[in-house]
Amino acid sequence: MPKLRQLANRPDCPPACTQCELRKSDAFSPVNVGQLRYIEAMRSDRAGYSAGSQIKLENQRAKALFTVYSGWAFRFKSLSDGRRQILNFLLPGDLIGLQEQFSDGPSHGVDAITDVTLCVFPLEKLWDLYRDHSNLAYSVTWLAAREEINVDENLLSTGRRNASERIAALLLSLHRRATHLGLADIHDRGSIAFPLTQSHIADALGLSLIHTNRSLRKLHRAGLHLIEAGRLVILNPKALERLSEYYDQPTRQVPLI
Amino acid sequence: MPKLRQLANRPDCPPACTQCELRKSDAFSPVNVGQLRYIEAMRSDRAGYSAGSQIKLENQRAKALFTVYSGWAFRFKSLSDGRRQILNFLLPGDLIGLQEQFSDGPSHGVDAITDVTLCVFPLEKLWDLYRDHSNLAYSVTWLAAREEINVDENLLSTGRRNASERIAALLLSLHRRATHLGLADIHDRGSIAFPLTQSHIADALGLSLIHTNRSLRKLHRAGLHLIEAGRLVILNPKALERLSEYYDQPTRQVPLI
DNA sequence: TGACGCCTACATCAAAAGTTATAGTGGACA
DNA sequence: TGTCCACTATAACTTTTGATGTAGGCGTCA
Repeated sequence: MPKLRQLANRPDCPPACTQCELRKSDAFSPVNVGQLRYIEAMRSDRAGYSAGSQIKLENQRAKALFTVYSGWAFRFKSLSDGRRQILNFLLPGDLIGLQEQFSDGPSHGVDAITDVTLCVFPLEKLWDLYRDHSNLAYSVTWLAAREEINVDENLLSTGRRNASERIAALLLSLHRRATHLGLADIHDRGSIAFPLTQSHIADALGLSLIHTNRSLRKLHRAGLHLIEAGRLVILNPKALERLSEYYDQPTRQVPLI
Repeated sequence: MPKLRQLANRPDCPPACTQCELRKSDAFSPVNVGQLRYIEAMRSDRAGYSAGSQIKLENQRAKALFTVYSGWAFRFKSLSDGRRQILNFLLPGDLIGLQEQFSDGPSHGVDAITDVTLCVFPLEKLWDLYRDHSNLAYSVTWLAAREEINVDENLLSTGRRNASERIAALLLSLHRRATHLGLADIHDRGSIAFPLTQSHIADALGLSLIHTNRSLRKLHRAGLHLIEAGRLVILNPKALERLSEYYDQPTRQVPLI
């Protein structure tokens, strides 16, 4: 049973939307009371998944939309012989399951990397949201577009960057996203918790595990980054940016549903 | 000057939305009169681009949304040394420029493959559409989600399929899309017009031109497909599907804005 | 009609990435 | 406290893919 029991007792259980810890971060655009109440009413449940568990099977249609409240997860597709491609990583604030609503069949799986807690929104209420709150509908499209931009970037990596460049771009991108969420430790060189294994990195970048290991160590030996005790430190952001041609853009506030 | 002159005289110039040739295809969900009128009012212009011209530069923010009315185009990202990754191909009915509305900067370029005609919608009217016509807003999200599904599939190809598998998946996918639009010639083995060069295929699949050529000929020699006189024939769909693990799903009607 | 450019075809060699095998490390757990 | 297991590290070798060079076909256009 992947779902955590006694979710309500866990410190990272999503509370009422008015108490949402995530929304307190200035990473997200403010919403008015009416919108917040609508979101709260639309949310049917909370769900917890333990690290490594499957949130959605690849061949299964999602029965709901989810917003990641805490933890890291990823979307993936795979081939029958086990080859797996991670499409993008999901961090707090990311929406899960929108594609399914509009596709002709199930298209991807979702796995938890760390323990993950989710806010659950029944699929059938999505249409109501479009009807009743156009500004929230606009936000949903925003989140969809932002996810596609992430996938686009990852496609540029797997298609045209070499192994070191791919890794540099991924590390920068994840570091930027986590920092934007306020997850960076300013007392420790801006380090972020980094729960990915080399296997995740390999599957996200279309590399073999061994080659990922080789290339990671190369960057590490060159002093560009440091992964230690489950945390990532970007030691030489300029060099990583030059190498990958991935440049941090100042990130605006984004919507949170 | 990439834009075609005297667009209104061309046979493929988008007419009034009530006369839209594209909408006559049963590939698209019907809309009611009010919606159609709203779309017509929202459309500010028509635009034509000649084959090979640039519809949107990579470092330029789009000033409008476009719907492809006729022709083929593609979205791409590139690196400074010229490496280019095609993100997805755009066929009639596809929406261009949605990502830009929600991103912090320009993210990708768009080039015309064939002569292309577009319907132009001013960006600032997008918000009005969300406010005034929630069903059309829903359609916009639908189109965004569908595009991401295409990019996801392409990412699986570049990340985890080998050269032959990638090509097989791409050929099947493009053939399916064109056929759904009613562009297949039932009197010629279901062939479709195929304007891509091997260079396009290479850039879409993250392969070199040479290796693309090698792999294409391999599939061709095995009798799986045929590209001749600018047309593509799928000779052995079952074998291509087995090879690529890309399976055609029956495609529902999709929205058209 | 002939020059030009774009596209395709193909051979050779080089580099990047994948495969296999082995071992060390450190946490989880009995 | 030792065993197990997931993760990381490394070497040796193979395969895939890319780079370079060369040539032929074919349509465009002056």
